[in-house]
Amino acid sequence: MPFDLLLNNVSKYIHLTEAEKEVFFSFLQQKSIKRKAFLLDEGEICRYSAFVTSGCLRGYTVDKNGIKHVLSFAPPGWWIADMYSLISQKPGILNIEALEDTDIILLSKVNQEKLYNEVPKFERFFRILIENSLVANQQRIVDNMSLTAEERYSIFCKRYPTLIDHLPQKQIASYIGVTPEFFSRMRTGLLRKS
Amino acid sequence: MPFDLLLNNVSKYIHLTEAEKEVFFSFLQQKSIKRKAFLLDEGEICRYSAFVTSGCLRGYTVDKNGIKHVLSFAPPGWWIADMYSLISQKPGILNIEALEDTDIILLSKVNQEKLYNEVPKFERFFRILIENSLVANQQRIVDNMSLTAEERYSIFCKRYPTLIDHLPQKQIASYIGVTPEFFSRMRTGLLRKS
DNA sequence: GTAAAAAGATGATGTAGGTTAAGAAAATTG
DNA sequence: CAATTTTCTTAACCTACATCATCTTTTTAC
Repeated sequence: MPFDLLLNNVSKYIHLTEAEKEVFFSFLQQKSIKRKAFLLDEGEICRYSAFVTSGCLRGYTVDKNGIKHVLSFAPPGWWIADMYSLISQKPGILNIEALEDTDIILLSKVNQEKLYNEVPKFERFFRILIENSLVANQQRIVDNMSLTAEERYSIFCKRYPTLIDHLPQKQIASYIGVTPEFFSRMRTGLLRKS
Repeated sequence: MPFDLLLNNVSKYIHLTEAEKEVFFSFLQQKSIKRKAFLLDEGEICRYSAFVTSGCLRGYTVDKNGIKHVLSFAPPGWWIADMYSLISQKPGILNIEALEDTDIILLSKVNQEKLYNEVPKFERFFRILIENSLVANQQRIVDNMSLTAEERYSIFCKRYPTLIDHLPQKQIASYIGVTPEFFSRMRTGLLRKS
């Protein structure tokens, strides 16, 4: 069943009847994205939330010097979207790109609204999802303000163990907020210590 | 009416009947906090969301060197809580302190859950509130990664004009993530330019 | 209204992490 | 599997911002 992983995810927070599951499924669509292809480009209006079932996406912004900053990774079991654009339906700043061939399930903004009306439980589900995301983001702000790059890396390793041996170093460097060069130096420093 | 400002805030996103308003009000309590007093100390479990009606609160964490980092300000019309602790009901890391004598309206976690059940519309209200908060936090992460302190200050001035002439400089410095000394120098630099 | 405390300014010096550049290793592509 | 592209490493030098210390100004509390 292609929606299994997603259904698991949803069932952690709300209980659905068979009928409600059917409604939910009818609002979803599947899609595959090739490595290096984009689900969303900055400047576009984000019309979908995406749930990754295999592969990995990353969301990043480009600053005025052309440097990319990774805001989030989406490995299997994670949602990704440009929340600002999705909510406001204005052009966003996020690029969402496949780091490898990736399968996703899409829920359009329009269908999400319908879902809220037809199965109000989903208000709760997405509220909880966003609450968790907010907590993670607040923690990241605190970490960026109060920890060294080395400490942030160590936290990243603990928090996303599956991503570590999966991602190129420069992606992780970008996520924790340092240059690839510094990240490399930092890592050889860490190895020397242990 | 002491709940006017809050009702305005709620009415932006959902429409309430008189009966629903009554239910809502019955779940709320008012409180005053003296300048320098704490609504929440780190290590405590956060049992309330607070809505500020007058005065100003700040939420901050303390790092291992004893340095305080301001995560958020809550002027009138804003909500504040330790979201991590509120959700998980585990000890949190946030200190919430009154920067001046402040009046707030409290909604307890318990009453919030009751409210969701008795007036499900509030699921939507808080979902939207948290969505907006998430977007602001994501933007802050991006800003911290890609902008200089000066640029972040300039954005802060535009985004929170009422706070600027209201707050001690060191609070703003802490929010944008620099030392008070550097902030002071930066500001005299900016004045010289204009 | 005055003593004490907090906030702000400024100078000298220190450092985490950035920049530039260039070569080596690894991964992709056809 | 060879050519190309991407990633990683290392080194020299640079800069935004931190730290420490001292002084002035403003705010707070009694």
